[in-house]
Amino acid sequence: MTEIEESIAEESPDVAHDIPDIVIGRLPIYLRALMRMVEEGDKVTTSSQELGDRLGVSSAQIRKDLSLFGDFGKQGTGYHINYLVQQLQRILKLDREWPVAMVGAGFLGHALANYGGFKNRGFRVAWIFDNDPETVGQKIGGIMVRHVDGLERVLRREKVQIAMLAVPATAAQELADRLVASGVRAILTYAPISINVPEGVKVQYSDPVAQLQRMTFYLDV
Amino acid sequence: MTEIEESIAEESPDVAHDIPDIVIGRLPIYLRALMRMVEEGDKVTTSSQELGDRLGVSSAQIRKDLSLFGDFGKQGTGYHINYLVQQLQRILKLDREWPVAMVGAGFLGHALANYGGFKNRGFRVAWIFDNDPETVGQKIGGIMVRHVDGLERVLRREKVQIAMLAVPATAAQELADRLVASGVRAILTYAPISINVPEGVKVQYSDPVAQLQRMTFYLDV
DNA sequence: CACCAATCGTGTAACATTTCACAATTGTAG
DNA sequence: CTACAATTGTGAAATGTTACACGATTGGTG
Ligand SMILES: NC(=O)c1ccc[n+]([C@@H]2O[C@H](COP(=O)([O-])OP(=O)(O)OC[C@H]3O[C@@H](n4cnc5c(N)ncnc54)[C@H](O)[C@@H]3O)[C@@H](O)[C@H]2O)c1
Ligand SMILES: NC(=O)c1ccc[n+]([C@@H]2O[C@H](COP(=O)([O-])OP(=O)(O)OC[C@H]3O[C@@H](n4cnc5c(N)ncnc54)[C@H](O)[C@@H]3O)[C@@H](O)[C@H]2O)c1
Repeated sequence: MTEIEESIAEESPDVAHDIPDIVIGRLPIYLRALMRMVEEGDKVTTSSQELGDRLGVSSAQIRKDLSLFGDFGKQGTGYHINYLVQQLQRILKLDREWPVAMVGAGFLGHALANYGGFKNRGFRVAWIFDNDPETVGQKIGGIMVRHVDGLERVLRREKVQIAMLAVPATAAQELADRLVASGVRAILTYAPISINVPEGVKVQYSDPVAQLQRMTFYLDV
Repeated sequence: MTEIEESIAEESPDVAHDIPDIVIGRLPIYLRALMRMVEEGDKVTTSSQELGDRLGVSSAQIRKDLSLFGDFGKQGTGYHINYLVQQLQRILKLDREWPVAMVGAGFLGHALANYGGFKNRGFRVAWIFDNDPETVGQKIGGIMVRHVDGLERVLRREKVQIAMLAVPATAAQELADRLVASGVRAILTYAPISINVPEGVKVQYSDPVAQLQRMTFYLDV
């Protein structure tokens, strides 16, 4: 009975946090497709079947995933698109705008800082840091590039929780450490190297070469 | 007995293709870490334990993954780094240089075309296509941007199997169709939209926003 | 040359995820 | 008001993945 108590013990106010991470990873994909449906504007509801066909996943998977968070659909009708978008945004905590810090203002940093795709999807690049004297002081996408020396001070003051890392591989671990020490809890890194972070900090990787390498296995000759 | 014959029927000359895709996805990560060890140059061998510690995966997982392809290690000693790099490159068909076509020469296309990280990891951006008259004819990273009208002709002639797609979401599906029709079998796309391709064509997605959205779930407040 | 620490490869058990399949519900058309 | 087609949510079965744990082998040390 002690065991039962323990297993009940830790859960968030909203929904239990024993949701498989693999499910969480699919929700943004569902959300992306649903928002596109909203844009298309040609219908009010959709079904797990229709959504699954678009995304290449089974309708059962979509229903099961969503059912972990609540009963969002209606038998015979399906899901109300706007309502489901809202619910997914709430679940993923996207019903607000997260300020993001960008470290590294090279080629990639420039492209990302100018990228219009963050808006309306829950994020805003709010600070950019670099250590190159030539780059510091410039404006990119309307944001002044600050010297990386001030990183800790700014991030701690502003309580920044999310950062993107676009520095050379050699600098990535050190900067990840500094980000974590400054309170960052989620890092999206583009450096082609695995970084180590303490428990409780999330890391996502974006390495186009690794992604290509994952596909060549299946090619002939 | 017919069933047994059938199950034996399809396998590649080298290694059976019933390797889980999730394993294939980890091999580039192993390879990346091993190549870094080569660069560091401070040792000749490594162990599944050491590699696992670096990457945050269990040593057993690494051993099991590798054992699907052969016996590459030696008890008591571990794995010879250079040899394992070679074997992974062979398995992933990276013991050659794959020419890659890039479609879309905007902000992101520029960053990617100038990116030095493809070299030595098995790829070379060899063609760039765009439909903007201002952009066509320019050189990016030493490569002339061609008009997208010539895409089919060039890709078919050169037997290009891999492409990167960096065009607006609205154009992505149409261009994916054209790539597939031109013989491309592997697509890395940056457009924030799911694309549909026929059986046998691999797609990898890179959507930084989706990656960030996958992490906010775990943040507080 | 005997011992030992290090380490692999792997069968099996444990755990995780997906698929199946169906009762229940809904809205619509006759 | 009834019949029916569409569709959900979900328990159970099937499938897939990871972790455990150990025999076997290696190279080094005394
Ligand atoms: N360019 C691409 O298309 C691309 C694609 C995928 C991954 N990447 C990776 O992303 C990272 C950045 O790529 P890039 O092409 O923008 O490189 P880049 O050299 O153009 O930019 C790197 C930037 O980081 C800055 N920097 C270096 N050390 C720093 C430090 N200690 N503190 C703060 N800033 C520092 C540099 O001043 C520079 O502005 C690299 O790891 C690269 O491998 C790049
Ligand atoms: N910029 C970023 O950091 C970033 C990051 C992630 C994803 N993305 C995505 O990558 C894609 C490209 O982003 P971008 O910032 O480079 O946009 P961009 O507008 O700068 O570039 C798009 C390019 O595609 C070309 N194009 C448009 N239609 C075309 C067609 N039919 N045929 C050939 N070329 C065509 C345009 O001429 C332009 O050069 C977008 O889908 C964007 O959402 C961009």
